[in-house]
Amino acid sequence: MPELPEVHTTATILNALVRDKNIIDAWSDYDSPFYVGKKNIKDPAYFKKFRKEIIGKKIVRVWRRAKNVLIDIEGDSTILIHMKMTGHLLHGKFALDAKKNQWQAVEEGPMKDPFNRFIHFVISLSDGNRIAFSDMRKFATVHLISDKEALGKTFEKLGPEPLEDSFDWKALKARLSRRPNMKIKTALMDQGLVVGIGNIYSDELLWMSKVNPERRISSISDADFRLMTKSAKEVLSKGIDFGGDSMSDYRNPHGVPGEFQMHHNAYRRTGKGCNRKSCNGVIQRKVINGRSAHFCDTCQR
DNA sequence: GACAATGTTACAGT
DNA sequence: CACTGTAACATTGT
Repeated sequence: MPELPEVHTTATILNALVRDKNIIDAWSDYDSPFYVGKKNIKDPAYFKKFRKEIIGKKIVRVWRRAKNVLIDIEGDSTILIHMKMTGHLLHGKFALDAKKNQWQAVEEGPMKDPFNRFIHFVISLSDGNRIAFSDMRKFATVHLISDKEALGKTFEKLGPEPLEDSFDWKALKARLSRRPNMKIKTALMDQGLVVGIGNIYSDELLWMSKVNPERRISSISDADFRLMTKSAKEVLSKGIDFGGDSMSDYRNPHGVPGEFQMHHNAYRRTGKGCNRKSCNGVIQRKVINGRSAHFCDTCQR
């Protein structure tokens, strides 16, 4: 679920559904999906502690920072969820099939979508609804952060939020200039420089700005920084307006796909004509720093 | 079977 | 130490 608009959509919808509800139980089929700091060091006891800590607490609010969903609960604790590539949070009525040890949506409709069936973590609420976390690839992480200081520490290395009013082209230039030799696409996706932008929205904002993804930061003009800042805000806002991008498995908390994938100009349009009027270019795909970049071979310089 | 997949990070190399 | 690039994580869909 991935980038800012999808995480934002999830947090906004979920907040309205679960705010002030009480947590009565928690379940997971992993030995531990809960990473404890370092990669590959998983603590099998962590979920037991986690479960004990959150049961009986009220949800204060659900919000977003960078690509994280945060569930604030009573007593200064926060459940921090990072969806990585394929995680998404669902809300509704689910029942556990004890034989298969698998959760299934109770009601017919969008929740029966195949992409909603990889449920590995469930929070049960006092109103009979549950928050169900579906993660096809099992990359996602969940932590319980005990206080605001610890939460601050978790976020200290993150860059600024691109949709904040204070984020202007000078802020973008100042942040990205810390990595003068990086390719622009790679830098835009670096959460330490600016948050929320991933592979889809970086392709789209670069197309809108007519900037080639392989340009080095040090070669980029002020005019291009202005364009990229405006494009980032526009593209991310449009992503939110369309309820996120569901080209792959993203679904909102109701189990319903977003529609931004119907408005791509670059991402996964390989071989198709450039959508820009008066441009006869063709969208190319090229692997840049391990990620596939899509861009017009004619108007993106 | 081969390949690609919205993200992050440990590690290797310069 | 600072910066940059690559591999790996686990699994599924095409």
